[in-house]
Amino acid sequence: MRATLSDVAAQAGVSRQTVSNAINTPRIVHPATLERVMAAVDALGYSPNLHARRLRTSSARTIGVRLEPVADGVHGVLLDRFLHAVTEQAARLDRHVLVFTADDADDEVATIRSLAQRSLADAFVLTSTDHRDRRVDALADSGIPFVAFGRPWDEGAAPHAWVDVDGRAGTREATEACLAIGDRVAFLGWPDGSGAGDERRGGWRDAMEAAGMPANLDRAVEDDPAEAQDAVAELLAAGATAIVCASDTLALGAIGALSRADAAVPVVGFDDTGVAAGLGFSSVDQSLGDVAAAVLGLLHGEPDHRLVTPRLHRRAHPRWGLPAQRSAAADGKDAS
Amino acid sequence: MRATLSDVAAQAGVSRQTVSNAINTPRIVHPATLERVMAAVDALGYSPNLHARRLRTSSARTIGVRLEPVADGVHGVLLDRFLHAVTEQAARLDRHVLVFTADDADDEVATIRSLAQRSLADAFVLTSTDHRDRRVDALADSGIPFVAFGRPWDEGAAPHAWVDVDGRAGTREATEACLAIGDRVAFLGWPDGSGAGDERRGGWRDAMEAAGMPANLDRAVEDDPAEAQDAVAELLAAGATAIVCASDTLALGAIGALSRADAAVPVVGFDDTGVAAGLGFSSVDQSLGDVAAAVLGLLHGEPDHRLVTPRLHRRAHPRWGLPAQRSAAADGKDAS
DNA sequence: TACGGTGCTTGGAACGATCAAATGGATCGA
DNA sequence: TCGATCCATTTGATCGTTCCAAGCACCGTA
Repeated sequence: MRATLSDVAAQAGVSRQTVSNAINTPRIVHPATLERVMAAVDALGYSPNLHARRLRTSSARTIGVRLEPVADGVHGVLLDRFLHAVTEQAARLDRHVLVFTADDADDEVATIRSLAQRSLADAFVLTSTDHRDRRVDALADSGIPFVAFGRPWDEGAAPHAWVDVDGRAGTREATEACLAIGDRVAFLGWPDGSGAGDERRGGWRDAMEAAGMPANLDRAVEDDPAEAQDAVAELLAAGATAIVCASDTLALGAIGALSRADAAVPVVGFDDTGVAAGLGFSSVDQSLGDVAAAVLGLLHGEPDHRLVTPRLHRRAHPRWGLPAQRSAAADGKDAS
Repeated sequence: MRATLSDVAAQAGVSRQTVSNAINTPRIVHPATLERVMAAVDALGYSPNLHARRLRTSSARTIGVRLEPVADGVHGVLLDRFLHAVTEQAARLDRHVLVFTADDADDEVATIRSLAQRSLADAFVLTSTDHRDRRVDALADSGIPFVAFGRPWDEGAAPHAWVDVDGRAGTREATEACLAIGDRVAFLGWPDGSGAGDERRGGWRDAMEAAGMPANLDRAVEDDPAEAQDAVAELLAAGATAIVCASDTLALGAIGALSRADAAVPVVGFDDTGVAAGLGFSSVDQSLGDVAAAVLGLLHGEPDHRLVTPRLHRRAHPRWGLPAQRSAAADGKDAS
């Protein structure tokens, strides 16, 4: 049987409560006693019974995260990595992670309410927040602690904690890296209206203007490799010598267009998924570890926010013949 | 405040224990009383305090699942989908899912032991089991309930519950579908020695031999699109008119080779990941929902096993010009 | 000497459920 | 009529922790 507080207390010759204090509020117990108690804890291999603690305190020190239905693979991988990072950070803070599924936003809110009320989880992470996200208001009203991964795209939203990746900075770095070696950098993104997409386009535009280059090679398509392929063919015809994309999915299509045209043009994706690793093109890495750490940091404080700067993962692949890419990698950080 | 057992008992005019029985062992309470109790439960919106229950019973009705580090994206997506399916099935059985990370197999075993001993989770799912998997023996020795996703590839392993996908049946179906329309079906797989890879190659060989075709167009490369591309170029040169692959990653490379060669040859992948959806090639779907259901079914029974038959997800994509693919889709299920 | 304060420790109660044993009736055969 | 058996329900104890109010030394000050 596992040792209990009383066992440790007996071993150390003190009361239960003193052991409890030694563990939870060490500063209020006498140093000598503390040492004796800790010795007993080690000797018995004691670790507190979390169920008992949770019953008493009605808090679970557990974070609830919804597993989204994996629609397209690329997005899925991203959230998977995020979940991994959150779980790792949570363990570091002696917290657990409970996952759940939900059919839609309303169902998610209902499930979160249920989990929170039964204190199976006492804080939540919202992913894929979008324009006028009703989950945000619902949870804020209920007073349930949460952090959104994704900035509030409209001003009307209730003030809340959020963390987001600075997509603008990401594409800016990617564009600057291309500018440092090539000249005519094109952007392949999504149609206007998606907050994240507009930000990413903005980063490219910023970098082009800062370099005094015309930001005129620009196409917008749905997040689909086939559409991307056509668009890139046009961009190449228009004289593009480097392609910065809003996602790895688009980059995948771009690579396809290049291989058809036998062109050696650097392509940079976004998200740094397995596709980028597999095909060996550079991609902007969202540094989800940093995001997760920021999320955990905000979970139990005031409504606040963090903007995490992504990093360009420069990659040279011998096969796909992207000399520009290779030299960028060799250059190190002199781009910018 | 939330209603407790005593509240319900008072409302229904019975004792705590009777309410407890009504909820946990309804058959031993008098029908009339049961009805009265349930009415009270509804009226008060009662739901049991799980922490109290867990403290008393020291069981959590929770399944522990390790989040693997996402090395390559394709594999990652697969486990993500599996986790989603497990969580969904678990909810159906009124169970929760706790996730955790671990650095390696030993760390995983240690973490599982810790979670099990503190009864934070009382059953576990092992993923990516491989040859001579030490986790299996360690957990079997400790008497910790678990189900492996992946069959035991060696005979020496301790008897345990497992579920696996019948990869052989999957590539067999894929090959038969290609045979029904093309003639010379090639296989692109992994080097000998990986159990799953050998099975998948076996399915192709089975189908070829059953059709009286020579099974001689066969290449083995690492799971890398670039290598796959070269191999497929050779296969095409050798007269292949259809390519069945052991993974979507390989299929991705195959598609690349086709687009270079401008060949309209059906390619079939394995895992049905986002890449397959994005590029529009057919792929064998592991039906992870079925796998998850099987896993949950085995979690609390005797050591047993299930082999889930995957299904070919036939897909016709207008862009990639794969007429064979398209007609296969139209044929429906006449490809045996 | 008495008194209030501070630092550390203590025992009892409570969190909300289940377990184990006891109770009170009804039914039935001897 | 009595005891045995069964059914439905109740009572008291318990799981292992934290909360709470009180206890006890010891100190400096009046």
